[in-house]
Amino acid sequence: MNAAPHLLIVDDDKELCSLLSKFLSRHGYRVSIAHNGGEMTALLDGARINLIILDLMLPGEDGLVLCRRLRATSTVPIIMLTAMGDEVDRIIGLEMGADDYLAKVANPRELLARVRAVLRRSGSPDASGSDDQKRILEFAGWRLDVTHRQLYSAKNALVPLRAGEFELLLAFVERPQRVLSRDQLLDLSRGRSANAFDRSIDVQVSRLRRKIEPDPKEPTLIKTVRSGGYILAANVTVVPA
Amino acid sequence: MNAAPHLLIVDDDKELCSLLSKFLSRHGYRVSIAHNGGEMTALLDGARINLIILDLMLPGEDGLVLCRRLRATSTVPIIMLTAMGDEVDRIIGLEMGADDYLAKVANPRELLARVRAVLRRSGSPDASGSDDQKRILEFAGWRLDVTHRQLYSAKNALVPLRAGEFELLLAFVERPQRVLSRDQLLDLSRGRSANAFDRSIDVQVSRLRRKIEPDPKEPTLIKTVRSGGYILAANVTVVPA
DNA sequence: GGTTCAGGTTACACGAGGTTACAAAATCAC
DNA sequence: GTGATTTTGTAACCTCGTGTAACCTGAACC
Repeated sequence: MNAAPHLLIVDDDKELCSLLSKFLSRHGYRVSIAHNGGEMTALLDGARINLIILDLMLPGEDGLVLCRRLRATSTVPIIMLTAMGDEVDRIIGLEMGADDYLAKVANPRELLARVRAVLRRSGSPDASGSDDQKRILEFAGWRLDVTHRQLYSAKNALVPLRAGEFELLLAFVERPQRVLSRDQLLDLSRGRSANAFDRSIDVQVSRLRRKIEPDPKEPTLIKTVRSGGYILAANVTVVPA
Repeated sequence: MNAAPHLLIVDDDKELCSLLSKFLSRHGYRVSIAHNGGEMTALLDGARINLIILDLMLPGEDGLVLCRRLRATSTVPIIMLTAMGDEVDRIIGLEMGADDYLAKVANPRELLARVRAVLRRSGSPDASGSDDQKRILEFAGWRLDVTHRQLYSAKNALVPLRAGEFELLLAFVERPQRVLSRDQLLDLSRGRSANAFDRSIDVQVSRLRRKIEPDPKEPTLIKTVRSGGYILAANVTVVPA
């Protein structure tokens, strides 16, 4: 059972990479290294990365560009590294979607603290690692098999879900009893942000309700919070396979 | 509508508080101020706070202590302020559960960026989720199932509540036997503040009374406090699931 | 007793959300 | 690749929850 979070360091300074890698490994993390945007993309493609430590200054593509591109398709937490004191970049970095920001010369212990902090608050409570093998989430009699992306009713019947419906339901089930805005749901299920007058989440919720609500006219699971978003009104329990 | 996030600044330096408050208000946030731990607790109790900006150095109880105590019961995002360069405290602060950390002398624009970043990441504006355990609240024979957002009468009949009615009732039930001003109720149930001559809470109370009062003409549960607000005149007990 | 002011209640309008149909995009078969 | 099929987003229409305004009631104060 490999539950250690998987970090990805993106920096062209090989010495720094190896230093950080050793330090973080020693504290129980799995660490991969990329020296440029291409390597980063390849690694992200092939592994489930829990957090990215991204250098602002990179040969070829800039870290800011990479950060924005990442945010377009993913919600992986990002900590940015940069030369000390560059305040403008710092602000831009945070606004571009980085989760934290750190001066490069900082104490590695501080990096460790930030990694822990960001992982802890990065969505799912399982900050200690994402064993998304053998994960089945149960709520209101329904069972959502995350590994096989399948939904079973209380009577054990397989209810076919579209990819989009599955992602949306997963977003709810991983954050039960929390009001989720359309924007958040869009980000969580599609990895994109809403344009003005975006109603796609409403339509998807409607489609999902038709499949899982006993009476779609009177929703009991996915409730509407007017001018707020939606909320999953159910307890979710994790069933190890 | 006014759904601006509600920030709470905790700092004993009154001048700094007023400065930050003005700055943040100008950028569209609602801001409350506490000068010590006691005031902080009181404000958290009476309003729905979306983010706390917490000074590390406070008279009486230390910011770190407050931070840890907060984290024990709540997931409100916290940004810590402290004197520059105190690296050890910084690490401790992050490990104690703060979401970000900022030197006090920093540019207000940077604080703004961090506030935005943390709010965006912090998920729902429903930061009031302090209670993970008390999922069913009982009062005067009524049972309010917080998880499923449903209300049951003494005879176990399901009484349908609108989203707004549920939020309002929840605000009362979580603060029984306390006078709550219209402004507080608006903040707690809608997350917004009142404009002049706002009567929407009165109307909502009227609607709620019609559903839960034996005789809406002679309210016994939600009583009016003239020129004060309303008060839930009932004992509330927590029923563990 | 009259005046004033706070709160209760009702009617109504507005806008958020539900839903359907269809177009665009993605996927699949060949 | 092309065309068929499935899936998802957009636009339109309708429904209904909620806030506003208006009017009414009753308490407080003179």
